[in-house]
Amino acid sequence: MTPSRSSDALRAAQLYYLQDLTMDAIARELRTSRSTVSRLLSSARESGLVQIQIRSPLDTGPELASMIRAEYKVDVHVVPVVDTLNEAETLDRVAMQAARTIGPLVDSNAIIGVAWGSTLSAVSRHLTRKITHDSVIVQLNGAGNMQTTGITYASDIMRRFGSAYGARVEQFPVPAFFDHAATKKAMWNERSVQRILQLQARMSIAIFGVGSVDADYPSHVYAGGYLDEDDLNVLATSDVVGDVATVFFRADGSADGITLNERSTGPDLAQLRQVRRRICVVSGASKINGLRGALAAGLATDLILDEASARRLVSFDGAS
Amino acid sequence: MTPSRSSDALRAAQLYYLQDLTMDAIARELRTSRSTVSRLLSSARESGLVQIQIRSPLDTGPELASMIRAEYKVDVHVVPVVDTLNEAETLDRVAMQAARTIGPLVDSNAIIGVAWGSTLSAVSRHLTRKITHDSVIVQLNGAGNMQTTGITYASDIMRRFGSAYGARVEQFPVPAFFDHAATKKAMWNERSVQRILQLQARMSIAIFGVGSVDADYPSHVYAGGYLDEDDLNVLATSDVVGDVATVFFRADGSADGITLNERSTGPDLAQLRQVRRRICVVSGASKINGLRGALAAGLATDLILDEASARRLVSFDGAS
DNA sequence: AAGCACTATGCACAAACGTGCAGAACGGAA
DNA sequence: TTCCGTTCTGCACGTTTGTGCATAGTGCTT
Repeated sequence: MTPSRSSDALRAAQLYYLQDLTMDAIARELRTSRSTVSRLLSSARESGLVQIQIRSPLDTGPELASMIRAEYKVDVHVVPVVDTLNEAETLDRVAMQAARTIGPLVDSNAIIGVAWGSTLSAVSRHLTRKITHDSVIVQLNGAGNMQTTGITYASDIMRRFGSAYGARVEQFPVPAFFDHAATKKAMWNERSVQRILQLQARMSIAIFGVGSVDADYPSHVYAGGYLDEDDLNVLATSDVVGDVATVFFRADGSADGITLNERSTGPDLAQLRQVRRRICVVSGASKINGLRGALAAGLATDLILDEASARRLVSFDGAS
Repeated sequence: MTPSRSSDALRAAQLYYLQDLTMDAIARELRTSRSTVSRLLSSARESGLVQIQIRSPLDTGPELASMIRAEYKVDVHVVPVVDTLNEAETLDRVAMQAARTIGPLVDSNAIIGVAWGSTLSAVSRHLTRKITHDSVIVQLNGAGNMQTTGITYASDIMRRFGSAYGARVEQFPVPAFFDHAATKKAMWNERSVQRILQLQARMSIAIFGVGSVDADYPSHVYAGGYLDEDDLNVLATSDVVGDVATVFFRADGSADGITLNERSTGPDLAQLRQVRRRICVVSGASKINGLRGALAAGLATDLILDEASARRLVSFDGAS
């Protein structure tokens, strides 16, 4: 983009959003055509020059949101969706709103931890650009599995975050689960791994979805070849309800004694809770049990979820 | 506004600004007409539910802005205006942009000091609503003069600020200048005055214009019957260049020994400099000398001014 | 219950806006 | 310089949005 083009965009944005001129008037002022102004403005929006955000009145909001807020002590954003939408469309809507809600929270010098999965993938596709300096995107958990290194899928997500915020991307090149806890211990002492772990320890924002063991169609983790028969059996017969970044927990939010976690590569729950801003994105009512566990564990400070899930979350018999 | 209407507005705003639906689609979703949605959205914007802000890239911005930023160490917002506009139209544009720039800075529990004058009056007319709690608007300096109590003019400004931000308004019912410094001393010990002074001491934001002694058509202070012949003569023969909230200063920003200030009711410069955020709004190139003085005195952390003034500010021979 | 004042709604029209397309302008490479 | 590929621009069209006006709804008074 030529030097004067972006300054034209700034000028147009000021005139349009701050002074309420029409594009026509702006065109005359910039000696160009109205269509160019239209394009300048959309580039100003896309590049994050113009930030539009919605501050829902925290107290007086729709009851659904305030009930969740009161019960779970999280900052909740209920995404309105019509019930005629299917799962995929809902996810898309939730992801779009999540992406735009996250935008304003990202700042310079941020260290942003990002998990991976279908939810995060959808979110990453809708991020709006925002110029920041010296920000880092760090992968929360490994993505390799028995069939593939899982690199492309997870790294696409990371890359999109990185380019939206002009941030350095730090991948975590380990499998999602080690076969042996001992290998993990060993690797965790490697300096290359240590670098990532130390970044994770300094995260200012973490963004993740949840997996739910009993989801109608299960998440990547449960179906993607990351776990073998035995592991899945253990999960099924234990009282694990879900996971965040491949770290498992029970309905009450506890995780002690879940052996699988000793082989998992995500940050343990205590560490995750250290992060100042922890954004959980959920779409699809079938994740409700996993979500309940995550909330019980206090994993999220911000929750973005679709309306249907929000409704089930507050209904007491939602545990079906 | 009925309870469900504002929640409809929130919903519409989310669908429109965060999910990119058309108003038509939103209308179907809310089972209402498209025109109602249009109106819901504009009420959402007006009520501050939707916040649009422009983050000008601090480093790479147009040189004009960055030169001022570098030279005077203030956060500067140059308001683009066509040069065919007259003073009044320019003021209006600057005021509109100032009002919208200030909006996002106002927060709950803020104590906002507001001066008065034609600039502030214009700004007050363009404020966008924003819901805050327990904010206070406090008047920076008295407004009475020899002819009138000056109450209505200044208090209209205050009232508009108050209602835009849902804030309590604290007027300062004293003349702009006392006739005798001794009277001021006495009044300053009154408890009613003390209350205001203590609020001022705790200000988190101050908003003011500048007066310039040599302005083409002089500000309220110099023309409105606030000062008598003698005072004006003293000003003319001294090296005073301008004032902020009826407190005068010289080109180098100094104010010591200016006797008029002992009778003036505005906060002294040292006190003003204590305020975290000090927003100076300037429209009209003839205020340039006053502005230079104010900047030399370090009175502003944020400067909003029109393009022509910005240009004169950086040109070395602007002192004409 | 009727009357009244005020607000909200939908319609219809005009204004404002986004975008595919064809041509112009630009920036190398030969 | 000419050529070619790429990007930018303005036009024209269809879509989307704002708004005056007549009507319907709502709440308060008598």
